[in-house]
Amino acid sequence: MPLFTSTYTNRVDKKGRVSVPASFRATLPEGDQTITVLRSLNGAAIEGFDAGYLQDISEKVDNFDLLTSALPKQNPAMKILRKSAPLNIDSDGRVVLPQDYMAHAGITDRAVFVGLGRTFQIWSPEEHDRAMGEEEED
Amino acid sequence: MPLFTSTYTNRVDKKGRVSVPASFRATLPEGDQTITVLRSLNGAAIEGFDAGYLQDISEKVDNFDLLTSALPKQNPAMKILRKSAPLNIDSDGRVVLPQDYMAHAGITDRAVFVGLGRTFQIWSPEEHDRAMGEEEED
DNA sequence: TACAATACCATGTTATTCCATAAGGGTAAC
DNA sequence: GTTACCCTTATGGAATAACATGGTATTGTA
Repeated sequence: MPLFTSTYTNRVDKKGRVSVPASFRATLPEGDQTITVLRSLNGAAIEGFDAGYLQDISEKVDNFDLLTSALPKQNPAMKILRKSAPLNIDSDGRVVLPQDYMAHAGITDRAVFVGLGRTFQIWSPEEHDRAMGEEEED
Repeated sequence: MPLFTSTYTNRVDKKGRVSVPASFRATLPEGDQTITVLRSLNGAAIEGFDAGYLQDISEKVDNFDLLTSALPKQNPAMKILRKSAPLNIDSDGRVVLPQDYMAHAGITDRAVFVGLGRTFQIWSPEEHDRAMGEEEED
């Protein structure tokens, strides 16, 4: 099962702990017990993916340009690399969401995981309803 | 037998379990013991297909664009991915339909499987009669 | 020492697996 | 041509495992 699919809502406790949906864990590469998260560049959401995907993004950065130009070029791939953080999945299948990530997405006690194939998103229920409701009722 | 064809009505128990018609199972790729279901974007039905079909859809999503574009583009492929779920076929040839999928289609204790070639649909008997009755009496 | 972060444990609920049965179709033997 | 048998299919129930979740202990750190 190589794709993140479907939508799940899980609880977030006071410490920011939340279960990664089991089917998402199953799509991670064998032996990869981490997810990488990113405060979305577009809206009140957290983007998520596996380490291999971040590797692909990093290949979009021309490191030679970076070393030789006076200022770091702010291309999108570099932005993603700067703002991404790897999260450990504990033995119970949970991660702890950093405070600033939760604040960015407006998450308090519930998190909505949205599978989008190669990547996924994490929303607060309210922001999720708003974003998805703009086009349709789910 | 490479195509989903014909129409079957099977029972759904309290847990949402239902037998996938044997002829549908036979059209799945060798060794693929899953079907992928989708809350239809058009009406009160569930769409079904094999994993390879969803893979094709996923490749229509450029996830890098998704991370960097100004607004999350809710293109059709993304809608399909987040509303899709892979279902395991157990050793008895059954799947369990998730609650929200059953609710979307108005399914309670019976499910109508309709073969449509590369894909199939799952209806409640009532909705199926209504939808088909609009054009003809079967 | 106090605090925060991490690892460990415990439990109720939900989902999955396993077993049993009945009905139907097809085949082979008579 | 008819009967007996086997195998697949659909279906119900019960045992088992997995999951999500809350809590406690332990580690590291300021």
